[in-house]
Amino acid sequence: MGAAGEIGERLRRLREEIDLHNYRYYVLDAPTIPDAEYDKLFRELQELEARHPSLVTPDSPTRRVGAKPLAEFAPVSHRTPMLSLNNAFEEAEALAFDRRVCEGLEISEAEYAVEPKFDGLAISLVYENGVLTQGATRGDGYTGEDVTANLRTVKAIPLRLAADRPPRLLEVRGEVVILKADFERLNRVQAARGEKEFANPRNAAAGSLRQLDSRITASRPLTFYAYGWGTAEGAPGLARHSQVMDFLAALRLPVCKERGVVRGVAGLLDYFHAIGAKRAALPYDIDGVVYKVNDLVQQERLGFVARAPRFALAHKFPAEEAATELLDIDVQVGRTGALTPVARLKPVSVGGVTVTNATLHNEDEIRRKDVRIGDAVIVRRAGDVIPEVVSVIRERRPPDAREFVMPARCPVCGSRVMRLPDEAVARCSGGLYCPAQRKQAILHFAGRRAMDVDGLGEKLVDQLVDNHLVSTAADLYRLDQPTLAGLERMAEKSAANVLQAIEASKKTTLARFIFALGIRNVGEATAKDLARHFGSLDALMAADQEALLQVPDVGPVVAQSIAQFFAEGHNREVIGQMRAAGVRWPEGAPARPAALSAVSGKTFVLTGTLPGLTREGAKERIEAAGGKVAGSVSRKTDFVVAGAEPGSKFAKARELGISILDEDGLLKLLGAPPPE
DNA sequence: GATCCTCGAGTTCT
DNA sequence: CTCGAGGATC
Repeated sequence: MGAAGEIGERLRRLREEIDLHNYRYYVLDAPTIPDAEYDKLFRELQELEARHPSLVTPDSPTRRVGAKPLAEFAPVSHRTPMLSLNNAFEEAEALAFDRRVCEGLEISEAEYAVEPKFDGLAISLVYENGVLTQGATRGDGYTGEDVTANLRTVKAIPLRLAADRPPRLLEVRGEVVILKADFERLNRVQAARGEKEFANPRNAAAGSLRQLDSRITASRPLTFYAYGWGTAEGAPGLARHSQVMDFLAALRLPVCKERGVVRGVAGLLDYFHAIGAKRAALPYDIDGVVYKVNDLVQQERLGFVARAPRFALAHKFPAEEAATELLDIDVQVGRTGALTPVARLKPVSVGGVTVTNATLHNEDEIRRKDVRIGDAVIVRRAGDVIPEVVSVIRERRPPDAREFVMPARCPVCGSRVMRLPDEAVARCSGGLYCPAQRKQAILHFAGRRAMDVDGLGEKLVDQLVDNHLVSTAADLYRLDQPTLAGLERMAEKSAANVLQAIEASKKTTLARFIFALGIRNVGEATAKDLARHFGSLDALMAADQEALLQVPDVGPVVAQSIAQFFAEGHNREVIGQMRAAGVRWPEGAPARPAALSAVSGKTFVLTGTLPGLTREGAKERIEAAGGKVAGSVSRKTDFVVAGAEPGSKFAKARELGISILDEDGLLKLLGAPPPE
C-alpha cells in the first residue's frame, strides 16, 4: 500500500472510531472512553485532514463545526409529504380512533406501535447510499427549509449510517429536541452572558435550528430522535412499524427507549397513563403519546383523510402552558408584611386546571419580565403546580398597557411601605396593627405544622378579626359557642367542631409552639433546634444573644429576631395568656434518645406521592429513627425517597448518583439494624 | 470572600 | 415549587 493509501486508511479508521464514540456518547448515553481520549482522537483527525485537504470527506465528524452564515434557507420539497397527525385530548377520542381502525380493517383488536410525542421540531433527513445529504424542516408538510448545515452540527445525527450496504435512498423522519438538563444549562449560559433566556426547550430548539449561522447552532445542545421513515429505496422489506424503528436503531440513528407495542384500546390507554406518570422524570419534554397501527399493510389500507393518516393518532396531555391576558396586578400582604404582587388573569386552562391568579414574586421580577397590566402573557404551572407568568407576548401588547407601581401605602392598613436597600421585598410597616398581618399570624398559629387547629381557615379568621372577636392568637382560647355560631356559614355543628379543635390544640409540643409564635426567620426546623437545645420555653425566653448563638443553625440575624420577639412586652403577655388558658407541652426532657438504626444521621429527601405513607408520616418516622428530612437534593443527601410522579428532585438525584428508594425500600431501611 | 447548602416565606387550586 | 437570604465551610 502506498503512503497516500495508508493515510486514507488511517483517516477512515479514525472517522469510524469517532463515529462510534459519538454514537455511544450522544445516542446511547453510555460512553466507553474518557473525554480526553476522545479529544485526542478528534485532534489527530483534524490534523491529518489539515495536512491532506483532498482526503476530507463530507461525512467526516470534523465537518460538524458549522459553516459560514447563509443569506436565507433554500426551500426543499419532501419526497414523501410530512403530514400532521390528528390530535386527541380526551380518552373518548382515543376510543373512537380505535373503533374506526377496527371497523376499517374489519378486525376485533388492532396492534399498535406506541411512543412518546416529543415536544420539539419535526425534521426530515435524507441519506443517499448511507451518507447524510440533506436535512430539512417540516414546513407546511410538502415544502420545508434546507437546514442541512445546521443539522450536521447535531452530534446525535449520524453523518453516515452504520451499514455495509445502506439503502440507496432513505428519508428519516424525527424530532430535534433539547434535553431538559441541557436546556437549564443553556439558559444559565445565556443569563451569564446577559443574553435572552429561552422560555422552554422547544423554543430554544426552534430558535437554534433556524439560525442562518450554523456556528451558533453548533454551540447549542441539540439532539435528535427518529420516529419513522418516508421514502425508502433499497431498504429491506419490513412488515411492521416497530421493525422499521429497530432497523433505524441498527443504523445507529437515535430512537426513543420508551417506545413499545400494545394491543387494543386498553393497551393504548395503559401506555398513555404510564408515560404520563413518567413524564416529569423523562429527560425530554413531551406533549403526549403517538399511536400508530403497527402493521404497514394495514396502514396502507386505512389510508388518509384530508392531510392526516387514519392509522395514527397523537393523544395529547393537557397543555402545561397557555396564553392569556393579564387583567390586573393586585398586592397581597403576608404574615411578615411582605407585599406580593399577584397577577389577575383571564381564566385559562393550564395542565388541566383553570388558572386565574399567578404570583409575580416582587417588583424586580415584574421589571425583569417587563410585565404590564393588559399584556398578553404565557402562563405555566411551575413544577406542575403553582402557576407562574413565564413571559410577555410583546407583539400583542396593547397601546394602553400600564406599568405596575408598588403602592407607597399598605393597601390594607394604610401604613407606610418600606423597602430595605438590599432586600427584594417591600413591606408594610404596620406590624400587628395591620389586619392583614394579624390574620396571617393567626392562620400561621393555627396551621397544620404549628398548633394544628382543624377547621380554622381563612374565611373564619377574616370574620373573627373583622368583627373584633379575635385580635391575637390567645383570643382563640376565649371563644365560645354562641359567639361562633353567630357567624356566617357557621352552624352549631361546625362551631362545636372548631371549639373542639381549639381545645385539642392546647396539648402540643414545645417545638410546635415556638414555630406557631411566628418569630421572624424561625421556621419549623429552627423551632425544633431551639426546643431541643433549651428544653423549656422559659429557658428560651431568658436566653440572651450569646446563648442563642450556641444553637446550631442560629446566626446573628436569627438570634436577633428571637431576642427582639421576646423583648416585646406584648408578645410575653400573649404567651402568658395562652399558658393560662391551658396550652401545655411536655417540658424538660431534652429530646428522646433516637433509636440507633441504619437511618441515624442520614439525610433524606422526599419526592412524589408514596403509596402507603403521607409525606408527614414518612418524615416523622425518619426523624424518630434519627434521620433528617431536607427539602432539596444536594451532594449531602444520602437517600431520595421517590413515589409516584416524582418531580425535578428525582432527576437531580439521578444526576448526582444518590441512592433512590421507594416506599418499601424506606420501610426496610427503617426496620434494618444499624451498620456495624 | 466566595460557594454551597439549608431554611423561611409566599403561593394555587381542588 | 421557587426565590431569596442566613449560616456554615473552606
